[in-house]
Amino acid sequence: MSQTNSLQFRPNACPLCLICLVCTKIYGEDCICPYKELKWKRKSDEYIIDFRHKSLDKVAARKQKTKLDNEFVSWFYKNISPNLEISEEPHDANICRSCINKYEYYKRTLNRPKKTKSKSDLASKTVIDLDSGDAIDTVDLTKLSPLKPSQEHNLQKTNTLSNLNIPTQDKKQNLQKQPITTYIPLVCFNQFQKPRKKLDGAISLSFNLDEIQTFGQIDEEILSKELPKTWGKIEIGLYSYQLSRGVGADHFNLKSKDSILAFVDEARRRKNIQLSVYQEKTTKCKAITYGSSVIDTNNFTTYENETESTLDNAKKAIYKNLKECPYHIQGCLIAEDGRHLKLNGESMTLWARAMVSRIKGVDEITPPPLPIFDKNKYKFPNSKTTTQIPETLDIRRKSIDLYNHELAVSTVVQQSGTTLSMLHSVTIHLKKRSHFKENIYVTKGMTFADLISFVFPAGPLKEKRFIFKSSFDTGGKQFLPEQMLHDIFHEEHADIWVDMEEIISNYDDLFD
DNA sequence: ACAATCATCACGCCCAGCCG
DNA sequence: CGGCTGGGCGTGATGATTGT
Repeated sequence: MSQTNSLQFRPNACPLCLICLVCTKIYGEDCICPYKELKWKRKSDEYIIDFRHKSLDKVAARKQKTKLDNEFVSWFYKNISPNLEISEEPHDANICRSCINKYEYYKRTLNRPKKTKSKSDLASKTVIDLDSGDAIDTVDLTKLSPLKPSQEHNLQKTNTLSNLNIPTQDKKQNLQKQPITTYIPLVCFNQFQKPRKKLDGAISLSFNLDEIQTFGQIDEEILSKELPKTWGKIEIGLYSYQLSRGVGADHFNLKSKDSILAFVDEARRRKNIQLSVYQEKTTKCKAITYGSSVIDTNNFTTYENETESTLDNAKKAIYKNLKECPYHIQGCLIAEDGRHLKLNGESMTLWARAMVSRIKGVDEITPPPLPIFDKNKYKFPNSKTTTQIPETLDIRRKSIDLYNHELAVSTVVQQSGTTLSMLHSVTIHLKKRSHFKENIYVTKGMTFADLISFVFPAGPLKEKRFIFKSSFDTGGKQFLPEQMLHDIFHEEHADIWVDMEEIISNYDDLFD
C-alpha cells in the first residue's frame, strides 16, 4: 500500500484553498480542527469563513433541489487542491466565499464577450458541457485537471494530461465518504391491500443512504429490530415506503433494484418518508406453520448467488420449518426439553446467510454453530428470565463479526452491501497528546505498522518500539503491528492509542 | 386533514470598492 | 485598468404555525 501526506476531504475546509471555515487556518498546515459537518446559516457561530454549499453531482443537486451547475463542477475539479485526497467524487462541497468569488469572476470572464483573444488564449479554456455529453473542445493542459471519470476517459488520450492525472485518479479510487445516518420510521399495516389499517406502534430505523443498494440491506435493518408486539408476525420480504406519513399516502413496493434506488433518492429529499411492513395473514401463517417441515434440499441450488431474493428465500425456508409457538410470534427454535430460543432479525439473517453460503451442517432446520444459537440460551417461555442469557453487546457483536468474517472468506458470493468492516478512518491518540492525528484514511489491508510508519516516519526511538492499544485504560487490548486494521475495527471510525516502550534486551530480571 | 400565511433558508447575482 | 473581494439584495423553495 502507499501512504501519502494527502488530506482527507472534509466539509469544514474549502477543498480549493484548504482554508478551514471554522478556524480560518489552513487545513493540513496549522489548522488542528477535526472533521466537522457544517451547515450554512446566515448568522452561524459555528464557522468564521462564510461559505457556499455547492452540489457536485446530480444526486446532491436533486437533494438540494437545485440545478447542477456543470460549469462549476468542471471548474471545481480543475482547481481542487492537489493536497486533497479525492478517490471518489464527493457529492457536494463547502466552498469558501473567496473561492466562490473567484468562480463568479471566472464565470463572468467566460461569458464576457471576448475582445481580442489569441488562439493560445482560447486554447487555455476548458469548455465542457456535461449535460450534452459533447466532446471536450479544448483542455488546459497546463493545469492538473482531476475531472470526472467520464471526462477522464476522453482526456486520457492526451498523454500529458493522463500523466498528470495519475496520482489524483489513484486517490479517487480510495476515498470513502463520511457516512451520514438517516433515521426513517417503520410502521406496520394490517395488510398490503386496501383498505388497510395502520397498527399501533412505530420504530425508527437508521440507514446510511449512501450505502443502501439492495433490498437485503433494508430487509436486514428491519429484521434486526425488535418489532412492536402489537404488529404480530409480519410478512417477511414485503416492505414498502410512503412519501408522506399520511395513512392515505401511496405505498411503493420495495422489491426491484429500481424501487430501492427510488426509495434512497426520495429518502434523501423528503423528511416525511416512512417504511411500511404488513401483518402476515393468519391463513398464510397457519399454512407456513403447519406446512411441510422438510424442504427439498435441491431447492438450495437457487441459493448459489446470495441476492436479496435468495436471502429472502432462505429466511422463508427457515420460517416454514419453525414450529408454531404461542409465545414467540416472530418465530423461535424449540428444543426437545421444551425450551425456546426466540429468533430475531439478526439471528435470522445470520442463519439465512449461512445457508446461502453453504456452511457445512447448516440448513433450514439446523442453525449455524454460533453462540447466539447456543442451546444454553434456550429458555422455557414462561420463565421470567429473559429468553437469552444476557451477554455484553460487545461479546455478542464480536461473535457475529467473527462469523461474518467466516462467511466473507467463503467462496460463495457475498450479498452486495454486507461488508465486514466499514472502517475508513482512524484517530491516533498518544499519552501526552489526545487526538494526535485525526481521521487518517484507512485502506483495505492496512496494518498497524503501515499506520505508524505514516504517523512517525522516523520510527521509534533507539531500543524502543511502538505499542498499539485499544485504550490506555487498564484492560485495553494490545495489537500486533502486522494485524490488519479492518480485521480489528468494524465501525466506520476507530481510535487507536499508541505508546512507546523499551525493547527488553536483558532477560536476567525475568528468568532464572 | 387541509389551506393559508409567514419566516427562514439557500442560492444566484450585482456592484462598489480595493489593490497591484 | 483588470483582477478580485465582500456586502447585500432578490427570489424561489421549504418548514412552521395558525386558522378553518
